[in-house]
Amino acid sequence: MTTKSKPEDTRLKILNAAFKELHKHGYQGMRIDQVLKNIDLKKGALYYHFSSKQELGYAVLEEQIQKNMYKLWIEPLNKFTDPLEAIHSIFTERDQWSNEFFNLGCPLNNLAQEMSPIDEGFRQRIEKIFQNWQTAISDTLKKGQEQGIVDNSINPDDCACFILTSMEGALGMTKNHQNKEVFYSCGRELKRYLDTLRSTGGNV
Amino acid sequence: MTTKSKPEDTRLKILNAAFKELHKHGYQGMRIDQVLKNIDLKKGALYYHFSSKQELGYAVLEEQIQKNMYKLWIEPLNKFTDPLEAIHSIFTERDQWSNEFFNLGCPLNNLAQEMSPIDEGFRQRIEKIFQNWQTAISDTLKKGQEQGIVDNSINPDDCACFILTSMEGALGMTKNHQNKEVFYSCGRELKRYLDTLRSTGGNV
DNA sequence: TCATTGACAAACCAACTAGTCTGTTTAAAT
DNA sequence: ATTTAAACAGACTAGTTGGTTTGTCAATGA
Repeated sequence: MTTKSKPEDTRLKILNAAFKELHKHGYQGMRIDQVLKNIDLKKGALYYHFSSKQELGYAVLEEQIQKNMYKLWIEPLNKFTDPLEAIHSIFTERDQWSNEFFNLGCPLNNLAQEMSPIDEGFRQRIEKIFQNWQTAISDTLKKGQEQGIVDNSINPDDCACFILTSMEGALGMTKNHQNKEVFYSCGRELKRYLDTLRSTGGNV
Repeated sequence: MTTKSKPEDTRLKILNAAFKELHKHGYQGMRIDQVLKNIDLKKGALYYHFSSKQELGYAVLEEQIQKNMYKLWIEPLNKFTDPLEAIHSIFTERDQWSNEFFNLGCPLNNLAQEMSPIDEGFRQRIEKIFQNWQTAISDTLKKGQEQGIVDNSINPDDCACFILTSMEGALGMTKNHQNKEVFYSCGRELKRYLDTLRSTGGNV
């Protein structure tokens, strides 16, 4: 009766539904049955596309979360001429973010905190994504150094690591307090830090 | 045959064992059976002292994690005359920390990230502890303002929030990378931020 | 000395959970 | 038109999970 959809559609539907459940309940708390219930599919469909819950989890991480990451955190870095302003804009231009991001936290970091100690496969995949992110920030800072905007004495990698962890920490606290203002407050204080990276005098 | 231990001993044994499992696997991943197996007790013992897994979780939070918090994060703040040095010492004097803290992360933040969106009881209890911590840092900064060490123009509450989130973020990234150096690196960068809080000229 | 009770052990249970197995339907190929 | 295989549905299962019930034994008080 109902026409069958293309396999790629079904696979994507499952990934999207799994992402939502995983975002809210974590990987261990995510229930296969609940995911399927939300999109009105049965076990047969899921286990035709994925061999196990773990493989589904890895797929959500690599095909949903990672993609999301690039769009929300990395691409915006190139929209500004001033690299420090670009980094700070992450905190100021977040009106288009969904409330779920504040209430449920960063999907990548959630998974990192939950799975890093108990699943090496998750941990390594997440570590790579974090490192890509850190590199993107670091490159932005290096570009700033070449432009004479960022001080040459600072270590871009260390700074990028700190900026990244501060953002994740801020999102985590926002989730616990269920209050966006926590995030914006942290953004204002991060600005103070970013200003210390600014080149003071003449550049080499 | 075997002499019965005092009730308080048993209760504490359960709390300690539950804390360990919760620290590694999270609340949802913590298995009652495994906790009891580790200390060679049976269901009857646990459900005599606690009415449910949730109540056990709340007890671990309030009697183990909270206590740990004060000892590791709040008490050290009073051991220094310079408040900014006191805050930074959290990062520098961590040799006595167990490796579990780096590998498994901050128990309080772990629980916050996992349970905040799905259990209001956990969320509120955790929020209070975080607020106490933030207040302790804020008070340290205020004391620094009175001493003329910390600039009067800064907002102690905002700064405390940022410091707290940065620490938690740093610990989270350390856990994912399984490398202490990440934490120390973030500590060095936080120092740059802390220096911006230092009073520049004469104090009022 | 004996009844009572605190502090558990042992066995049990219903609900759940990831995963499997066997169809069945639809679209494409021949 | 018939075969074939992709793309599922539906029913089932073994193992797990938090929680319960009943029994037991030592300490305690009368």
